Amino acid sequence: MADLDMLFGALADPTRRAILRRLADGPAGVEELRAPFNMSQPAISKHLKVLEGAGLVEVEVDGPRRPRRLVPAPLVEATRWLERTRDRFEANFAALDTVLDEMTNETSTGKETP
Amino acid sequence: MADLDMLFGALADPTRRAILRRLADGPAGVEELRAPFNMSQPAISKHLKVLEGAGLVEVEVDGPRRPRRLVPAPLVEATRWLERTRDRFEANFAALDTVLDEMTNETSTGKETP
DNA sequence: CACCTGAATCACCATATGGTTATATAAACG
DNA sequence: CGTTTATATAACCATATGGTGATTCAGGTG
Repeated sequence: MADLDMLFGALADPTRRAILRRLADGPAGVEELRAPFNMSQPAISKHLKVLEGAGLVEVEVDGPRRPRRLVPAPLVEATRWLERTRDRFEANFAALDTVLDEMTNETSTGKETP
Repeated sequence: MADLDMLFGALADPTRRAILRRLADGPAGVEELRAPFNMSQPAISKHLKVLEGAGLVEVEVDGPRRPRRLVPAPLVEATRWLERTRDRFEANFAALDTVLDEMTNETSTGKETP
């Protein structure tokens, strides 16, 4: 549960989502990730820590650089939660529809309400 | 973009996710939603406001009660963002694999390194 | 060794968030 | 009309969040 807190929390910021989209195209260092934003380097480092906390990003030490790469597994987990919730809703919605249909067509078969 | 901020932000809290799961089974009033939590009524009302702000929940005035019902559309939108990002990653990953394969098998055709 | 460069860490600040209690509002009901 | 029930709203508090500038650290490179 706390996993999902960190996960969705990490995704709730536009800078972090932009960073993830960038990392989807391949690893990148902090300076490269910072380029598109009018933001200080420590701010980017903080965002990266949040993304790492959510398991969405991993560090790879390469000389003085720490390129980050995207880890897709948590994205799948988030998707699964969303789909489980929606499936549950759809199922209950379909069931409600069935009930309403039976109420509307209760005389069609003559079996439901003798 | 701000939509996704509110959306993922709304999902980043366990209480709110539990409320959504409950609402997936059908509409419910505030007192009913409060029941599972050791939390004051205003706290629940606040969470509901956040969910409404994200478009995940709608109110339906019924006498003194304001039952909430789940609105699934934003869940789909969130899912689509996650899948777009992951698809992008997978595509680039596959492309990298192809490059690596070509590097490994560069002598197989005799064309690459004469 | 001296010195860049990339990145981390520290100290700080303003605002947002998640909770509380107390109070107000609105509709049904005896 | 007064009361109960369900909910909203207000005022407040502690902590989290997102940002800043200043400093530190780690590795290449002259």
